[in-house]
Amino acid sequence: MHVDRPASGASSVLKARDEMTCQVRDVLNRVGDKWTLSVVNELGAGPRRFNELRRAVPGISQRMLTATLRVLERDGLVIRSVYAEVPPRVDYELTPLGRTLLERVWGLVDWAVEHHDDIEGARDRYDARRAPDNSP
Amino acid sequence: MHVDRPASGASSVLKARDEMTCQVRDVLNRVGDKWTLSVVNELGAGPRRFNELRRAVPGISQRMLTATLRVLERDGLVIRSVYAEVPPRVDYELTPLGRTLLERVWGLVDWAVEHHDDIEGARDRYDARRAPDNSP
DNA sequence: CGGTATCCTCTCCGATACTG
DNA sequence: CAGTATCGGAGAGGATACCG
Repeated sequence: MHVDRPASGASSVLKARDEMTCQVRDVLNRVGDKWTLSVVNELGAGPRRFNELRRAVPGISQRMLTATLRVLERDGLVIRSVYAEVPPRVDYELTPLGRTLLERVWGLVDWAVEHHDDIEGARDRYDARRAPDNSP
Repeated sequence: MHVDRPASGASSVLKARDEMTCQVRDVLNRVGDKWTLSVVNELGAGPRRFNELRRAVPGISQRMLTATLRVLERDGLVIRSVYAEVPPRVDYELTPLGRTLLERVWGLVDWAVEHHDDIEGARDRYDARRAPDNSP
């Protein structure tokens, strides 16, 4: 499915996009929060155990890894498998739905990589303009 | 430019993706914050004045609209044009760079619309499992 | 190993008031 | 009209301690 883009200001189309804004922001907030992307990205390479993820995502606290995984699981993007072994073993992996999300995220990843220098440059120019100098 | 995807666990490729994670999260945090998407989406339909945007994005405070626009301007995604008229007039519009971002974001928008029901369903099932009932 | 519970801090952001 | 300055509440998230 691909939603119509507003070539003109057709109000019905704009309204439709307004209505989905909340759904979209919902998704973007999920994906845009501090840890989700890193976790999903790591899981993109295959199933991982809890502490494996913890090590793979530097800086994440146990609390936040747990929380992030719970949300992803609740949304049907990640599956949690418990194996009754000793020591206990828990695997997390992306569901098919999670994988389709990952593809879209990679679209953004590519953009970020592609235009990172442009953004840095724009920032430098902006900052240079606002703080003209510190010279005599 | 399109970055290689890890078909196997080739560590150099994975490392490359780790290194870009901060850039990417940078972008996603920008796009995923509370207001950026709505503002960019509105600007996608054409140039807008400050208070025009304010009305078009329900719930945004003056403070946050200003802040959001400043960041977008600093990153080179939005251009701010001041016209010396009475009353003073300021226009905001997407730069070409901003428009390329919008395209990628729409990739995510489509995904959100396409799979919104799946996610809702997953949530309901998850919640039903965790709160088995409230019946006698 | 794989979590939960608690506390406590720090940042985001809304409300409000003022300016050019 | 288009902002800036300041304050205060709420929530995200880190540190720590404890459990199965």
